[in-house]
Amino acid sequence: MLDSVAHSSFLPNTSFCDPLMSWTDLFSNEEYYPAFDHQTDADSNCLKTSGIKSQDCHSHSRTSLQSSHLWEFVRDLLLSPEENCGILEWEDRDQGIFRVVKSEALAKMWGQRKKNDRMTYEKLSRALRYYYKTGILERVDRRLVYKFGKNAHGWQEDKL
DNA sequence: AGCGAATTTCCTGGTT
DNA sequence: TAACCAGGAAATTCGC
Repeated sequence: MLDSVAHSSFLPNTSFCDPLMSWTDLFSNEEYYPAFDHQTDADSNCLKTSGIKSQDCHSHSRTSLQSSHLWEFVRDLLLSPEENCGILEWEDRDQGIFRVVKSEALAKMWGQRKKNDRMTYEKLSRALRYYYKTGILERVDRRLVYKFGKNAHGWQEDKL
């Protein structure tokens, strides 16, 4: 269960989900999520220079939030300030500690990824808590704060 | 068709 | 009080 990152290795253009399609491309594809109310926080206005400076706008190839697993989705969002919209924020980049700034928006985004409009942060966080026992995440006793564990990979700055 | 992993859903109870 | 956190239990989804 650690090999799920068979990323953009070799995937013919015949797949329904183009692995190289960026999240924004996927999103602008509207027909994907018709019932999307545009009233909550960070929805589609991801153009608002998103608080983040131009610092680490490293356009790494991990632009596609196609990860099948929740933790990878979170990781990739954390690594993509362009798509992040300030939903997630690093607390300690080196230690892999991060905070969910906009819980509702995160749940909505995850719901979009899974095509589930009933997703909520309550349910998403339950899934995150299951990661504690597998070492994907480690517990941090601060509200909305999590930390990548020994079995999480691909989040470290010097390994990008 | 059957299984297992990864959630998803629901819930009770405690905390901030 | 609202928003979180802890986990147990059970249902669901999906790939193999």
